Amino acid sequence: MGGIGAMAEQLSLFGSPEPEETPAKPEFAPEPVAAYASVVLDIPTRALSEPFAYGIPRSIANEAQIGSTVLVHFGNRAAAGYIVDIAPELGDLQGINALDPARIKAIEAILSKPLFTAEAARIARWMSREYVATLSECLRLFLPPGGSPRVVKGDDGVWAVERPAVKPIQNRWVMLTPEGFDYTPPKTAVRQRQLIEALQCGPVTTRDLNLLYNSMSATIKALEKRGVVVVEERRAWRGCSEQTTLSSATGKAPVALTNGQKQALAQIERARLDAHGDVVLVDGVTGSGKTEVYLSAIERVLAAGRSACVLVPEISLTAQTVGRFRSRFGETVAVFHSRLSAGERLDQWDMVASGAARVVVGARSALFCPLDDPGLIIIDEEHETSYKQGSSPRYHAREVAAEMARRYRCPLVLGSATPSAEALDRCRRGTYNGATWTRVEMPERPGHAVLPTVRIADLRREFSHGSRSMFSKPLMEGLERVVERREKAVLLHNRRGFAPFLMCRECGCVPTCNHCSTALTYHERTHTLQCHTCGSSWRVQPYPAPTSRCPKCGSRYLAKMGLGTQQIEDALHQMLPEDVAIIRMDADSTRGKDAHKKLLERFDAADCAVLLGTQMIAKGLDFPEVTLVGVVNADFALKLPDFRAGERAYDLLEQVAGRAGRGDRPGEVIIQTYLPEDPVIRAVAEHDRSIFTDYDLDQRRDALYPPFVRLVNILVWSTKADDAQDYIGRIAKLLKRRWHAAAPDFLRAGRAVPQVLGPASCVIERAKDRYRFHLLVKSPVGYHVSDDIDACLKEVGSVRGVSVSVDVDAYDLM
DNA sequence: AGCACGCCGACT
DNA sequence: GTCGGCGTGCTC
Repeated sequence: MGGIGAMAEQLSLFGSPEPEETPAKPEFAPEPVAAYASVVLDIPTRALSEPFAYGIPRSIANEAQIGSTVLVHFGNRAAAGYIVDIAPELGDLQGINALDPARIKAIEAILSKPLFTAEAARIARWMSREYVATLSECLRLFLPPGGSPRVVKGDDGVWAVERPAVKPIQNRWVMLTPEGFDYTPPKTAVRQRQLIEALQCGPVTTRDLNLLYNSMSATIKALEKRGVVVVEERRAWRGCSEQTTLSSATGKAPVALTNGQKQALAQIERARLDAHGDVVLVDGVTGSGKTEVYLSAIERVLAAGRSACVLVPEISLTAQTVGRFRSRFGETVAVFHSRLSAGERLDQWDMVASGAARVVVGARSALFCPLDDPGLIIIDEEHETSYKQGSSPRYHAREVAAEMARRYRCPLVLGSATPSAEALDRCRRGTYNGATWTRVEMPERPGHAVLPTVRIADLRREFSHGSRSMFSKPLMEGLERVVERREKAVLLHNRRGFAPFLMCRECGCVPTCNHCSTALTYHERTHTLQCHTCGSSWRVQPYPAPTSRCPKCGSRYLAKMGLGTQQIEDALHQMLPEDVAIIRMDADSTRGKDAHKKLLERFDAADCAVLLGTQMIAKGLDFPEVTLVGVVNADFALKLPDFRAGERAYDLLEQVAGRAGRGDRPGEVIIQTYLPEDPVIRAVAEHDRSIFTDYDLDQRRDALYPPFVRLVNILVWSTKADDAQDYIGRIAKLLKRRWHAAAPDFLRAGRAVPQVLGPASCVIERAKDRYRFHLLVKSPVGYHVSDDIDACLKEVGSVRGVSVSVDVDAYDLM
């Protein structure tokens, strides 16, 4: 990486430095152009999404490659950009229309080595079209974390290159030379003896040696001089040393695979050999050993010389999960999750880029790390909504992975105990987008483990029998049994979409944020009401404080609704003997570094314990001693205003139920609810998913929701409500007109016409003082609706102060 | 995005 | 008279 020092000077060519007083500016002859490049500017605006053509000066022709970051003149400013295509002639460039060669400027400088491949550039291109996003923001996904060089404007108005702050670090490794093995240190040389012994099993870093033996530097130097040891500088990989004592974090291969596991592996192998980018949905109940299927499949791919990418929801990317992969594949595993520091993230990325890691385990964005020759992509818990990115580019990892699999001609494996309606539908059809979709069932658990019994505690009956406790009789008795037998229990308190709030018992008023129109959350500790959208907060005095007052009717019964996890924890402490460990896991108690891991290790080590937590405890935990799972109230999950609420609730209950009875002892699940007739509850209770999926699919067919259509949410916001409303009105009109005119074509092709619903104000009408409006598009599956929307957005153009976002395959409709 | 060009209101 | 408001158009 040479020439960095010179860069700042080159930049004085840009911006507005002191006026040039030199009368005769030295005119350099323009450098001969060796070739032309398509450059995507690092300026994420719709208007600048398409690449621009630049000349490549002969002097940098070797360094200018696809993926290189470059510095260019753009208008009257400087900009960083990424080369996405190179051609000897201007006319041969991809995505560049006929241009006057005289207008082409030359690339100013190379700012980085190539950071992505030509194939990555094509995938970014595909994403940009599919998700109506700018090319630069799609390309950025592929860049190293911590970023590539950027061009920013300083306070002085001068453009300057900003290099990423994170730097790689080197370790110095000491190792014995071949001759060193024969060296016998003098009798008196204690330190030399120690050093040689320490190096017997392989190289050790100077840092470790100094730590272990208190300043070994002199000895190292002495033996280095004699040729006994050598010291070598090697790139250090931060983020590889996470350790855990969890019993289940080992990845040793099991003695025998179940039939389901064998079938799943056979299908994956078939897809691998067919090399069409086929998809295999591993539909296995919790505890059926999906991870073992992944591990075995990865083994084969590695043996074939290719690499593998495993996506796991952030929430289940625990030390336990990582441990299983690392103990099976050791040093070749790179891991990405949100808890990594900037340095660790960069090093894990570089481990992949350098080829040192050939297996990647990570959350959604790990899909874009620079694996060489991917031979397998795995998405665990395929149905998880966290695979949909909530900000632009609003991609869905499942869809991008399917596209990648097609291009890399490798299998995509989707794993789930509760597959999404989309995945199930595609498997039912057998094919989607030219790839084969196959579902493999894994109904049995390995070993002797059997499905837990599920009991429903009807809270209506409990209430009518006069119970005021948060624990029903069956759950209370269940907990008592656990204590008696010195076993373990898991209690789920789902608060998704639900947080403690205040409500007036007399008029029903719920205090709401006056910037955001969302219900304010009540925080007991600080006695404040907080807005989770904009962060505003107010002090309050709820009932029973004598000054408690409803903002609307003035009643003093402004009281707290809903239980916090703390309250349940308090109740448990009162109810259970003191020697039962009660461990609470929620966003608060897991905030610190490694807090999550430590809590689980405490639970693991305890003799008799209750783990109480939010959804984060529902996923991936594998503790054989857990015999009871309780759901404090299942109804919050069922009652969300979203067509996927049922799917999510079913997943949550099924997942948490799967925590019970993983060992030899049978498990029991107790679900407390006011809605025992709900298909979700019935399906879980009767261990029959189809009770829910049949009902859900009918509902979606009737209301025209995915998988029967593709849903696009177009969101517009502005501080001026009228501007936003006018703007979205124009978009709606254009779309309606367009599809109305093309209706005969759709019908002739045997396709439904895309529908426009709205515009309407959003459920969250106002956020951060912006008024929000949206419209929904229901597009027939298989029709490329993104192009139409993009064309309409181009036609309406941009309006000052009004922002627009397009969410293809939207999950969040609020 | 950021900047230049361009056309109408209240200020040194 | 001009300084400056932000609407429009353009950037390889």
